[in-house]
Amino acid sequence: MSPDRSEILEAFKHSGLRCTSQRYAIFDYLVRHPVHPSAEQVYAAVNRKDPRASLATVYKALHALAEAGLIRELTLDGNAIRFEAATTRHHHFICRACGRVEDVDWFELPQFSRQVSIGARKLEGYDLVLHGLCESCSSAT
Amino acid sequence: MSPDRSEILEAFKHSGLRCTSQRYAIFDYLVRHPVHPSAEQVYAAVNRKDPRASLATVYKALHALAEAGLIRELTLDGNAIRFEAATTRHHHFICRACGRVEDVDWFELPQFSRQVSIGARKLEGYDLVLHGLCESCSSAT
DNA sequence: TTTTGTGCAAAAGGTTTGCATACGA
DNA sequence: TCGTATGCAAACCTTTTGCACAAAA
Repeated sequence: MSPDRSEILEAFKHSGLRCTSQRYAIFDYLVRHPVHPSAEQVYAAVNRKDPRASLATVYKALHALAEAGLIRELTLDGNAIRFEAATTRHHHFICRACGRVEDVDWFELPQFSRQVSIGARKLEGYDLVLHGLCESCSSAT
Repeated sequence: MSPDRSEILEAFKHSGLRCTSQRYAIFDYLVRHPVHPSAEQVYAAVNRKDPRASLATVYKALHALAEAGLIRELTLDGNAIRFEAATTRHHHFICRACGRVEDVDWFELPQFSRQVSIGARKLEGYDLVLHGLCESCSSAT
């Protein structure tokens, strides 16, 4: 499931990204923890062990990784941007009570074959965000 | 198309919202300008004529209107929250080059009848955000 | 008159930036 | 060694908050 060290190094090299210990730690954390953390949460997690990374470095590294396509940025609510390793595609569900983000199995939106629905624009992708109550918040009524 | 003054007043009353001149001006602006403005843009627009509203009031009014269901908040990117009058449902397209937001005709996501795709969660709604290049950015290559 | 909204200014997040230093290739 | 990443601190931008005053019902 999770890539091992050499696979991660390969991914960095393939992206033309210089592999620093901070970037490695940040990417490794995201790969092993699919919890859609904010930058602040990545910062806290990485600093629980070495190598440490300053908050500014975390932001810069996250941008570099996103630009290289190794991770994705998620803007699911008005709060902080969240991040996830760029694994298989999926949709996202966000709980309005606890804020938890969960992955939802991927499915295509069939209407996208009809270009008519998007006119002369050039469509590159889409994000589907589901809202509601997660299982535990739903039963905790 | 756009509601007239008495309809707006009716909407406020129906929502149990006290109708102040600032809130009226803000809502009226959103109804007549479907450009998905940020709070700052609403502030600038409202202050081009009377009655004026401070930025803090704009934020408070926008929240009140959103809570009442008269407007919707859109979190389409990592920048500012955008707002729109709660008219007919539609999806949103955001141009990665110029940031312009456009409405896309509504269509249902058929998979939602299968509860299996969202498990035991309680689904309340969803937002679909399309990414790409708008018509003018697309042709300006 | 009572209740709620407004405006101001200050503060609180989240994120970015500039620059000297440290590190990877 | 050379070029790029890091760390720090300060700045920036968006949004929220507290409180005295003003306006709506």
